[in-house]
Amino acid sequence: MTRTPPEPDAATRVAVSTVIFTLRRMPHAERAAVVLPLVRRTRDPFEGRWALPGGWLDVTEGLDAAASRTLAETTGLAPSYLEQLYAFGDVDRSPTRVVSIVYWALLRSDEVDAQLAEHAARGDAPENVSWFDAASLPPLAFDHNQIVDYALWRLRNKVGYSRIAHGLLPDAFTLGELREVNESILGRRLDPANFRRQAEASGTLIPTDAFRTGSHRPARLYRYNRDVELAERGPLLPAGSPASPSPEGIHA
Amino acid sequence: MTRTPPEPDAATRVAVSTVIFTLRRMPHAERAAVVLPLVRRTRDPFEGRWALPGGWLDVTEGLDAAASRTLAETTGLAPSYLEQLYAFGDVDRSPTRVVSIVYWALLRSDEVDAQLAEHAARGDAPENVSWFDAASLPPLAFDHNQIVDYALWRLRNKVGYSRIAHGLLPDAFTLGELREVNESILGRRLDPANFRRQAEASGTLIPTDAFRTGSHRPARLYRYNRDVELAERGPLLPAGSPASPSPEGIHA
DNA sequence: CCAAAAGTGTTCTGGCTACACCCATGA
DNA sequence: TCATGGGTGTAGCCAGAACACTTTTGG
Repeated sequence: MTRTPPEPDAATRVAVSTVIFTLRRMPHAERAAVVLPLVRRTRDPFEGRWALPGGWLDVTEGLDAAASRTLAETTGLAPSYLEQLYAFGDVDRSPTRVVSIVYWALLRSDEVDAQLAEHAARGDAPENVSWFDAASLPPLAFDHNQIVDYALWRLRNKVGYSRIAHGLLPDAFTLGELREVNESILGRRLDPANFRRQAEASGTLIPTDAFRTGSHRPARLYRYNRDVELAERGPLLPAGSPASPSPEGIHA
Repeated sequence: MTRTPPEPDAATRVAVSTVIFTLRRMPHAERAAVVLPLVRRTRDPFEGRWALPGGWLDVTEGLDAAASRTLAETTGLAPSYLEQLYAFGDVDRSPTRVVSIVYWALLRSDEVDAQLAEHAARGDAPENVSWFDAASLPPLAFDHNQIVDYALWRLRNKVGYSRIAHGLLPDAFTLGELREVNESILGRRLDPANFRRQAEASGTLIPTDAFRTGSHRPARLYRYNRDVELAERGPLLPAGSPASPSPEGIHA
């Protein structure tokens, strides 16, 4: 820290953006698609192009809070899982100098409709927002295509060693539903028998006494054990610290 | 992006800091210790305390470049591996609002002495810098203790699935030396026989015709295969893209 | 010759895969 | 009854752990 602080007019601004994924069941499609909301830009750099939801960092809020706030302001959505992805700060990634702290998030499929319906009922439905299949995006503003690709890579990675998939499911779910989420993210079929054993052995699932009926043989409903995932988190945060969440994501 | 840009005087400043590890052989110690350089603060917030090397982000440089530059300016060191760690931006982590983009880095043990000797010869030896055992740090400035803990966690994690250890070794090394690096980072003994097979099977090592003699039976020297690690990287970066390095670290 | 690290071989085990098979339900 | 997904059993394979053993040097 030997340098003097930058001049006030040496404008490096800090933005916060969020790549928020959910699953959408497409009719006639084998698997659900990973989709994300984008916002159409109405201003000069890249006007008319689609961009990640986000906004400027406020001086009075932390980074996590900024991600949640800007996401809500632009899309009306509140994520069920939120984790910092990466800080992008190349000089030429924007006409003006902008450092973007990017988050990635998950939203339970049932919550998407619920939250949007609530906004529609209140008359403050978000504008200029549209949902896109993550696998086939148009050219986005700034470096947002690369950012989405990186977020997708992280999501697929994390599915392998973490029980992140529950961020896309309602509280109670069947093992078949959980498997379908994993299949959608990974893009390939998983053996139902082996998936079941793995999931049960992970210790993160609590079987309930309820069953999902309607189709064929009723399937037992499971709940997610919120205590277990602490082990997956990074360092410290002594199990009850009220301080800022450690780097590794927060659950809503 | 519905909000207006922040006022120029709404001073959220962007700093860049680096946790740079190397190994130090302690006499009479079983394993080498993980050590890192810290800088004694000479200014108001936390004056006199030790802090991570870093500085303010310049408007004309990218984040990676800023990490390298501020690290060189404060400690005179140039890392052999550099990767972004996390962006810290809690409102109360500093008296004034500072968002810190933190990097973590590795430096080959042989390079440490070489680089410091070069600075000493030129008479621009860094001041107020001291090396600390990462396992027993004093209370540092700001939230730097937590940051170091998180960096250590990432380092230990990455050793498991990546061949990151070569960032702490000279170009040519024996499997015994490579194993000792892993043992120092993980803090436990590894079976020499199994470690050898794993390392050989990884495909990342190129055996040379040279041997390290002097102690007992001569040990074959290996070289690191720089082509392989690309697979470990994140997304895209089509194998020859000159653009900014993808999130996942750069090798010097 | 001895100590010690380099390097090889072998066994055991746990986890994962593949796949056969039974169970319970709606239609 | 049949089709379908839920759920169980099991054999094969492979990676890692443990450890016995041989090899090659310096002293």
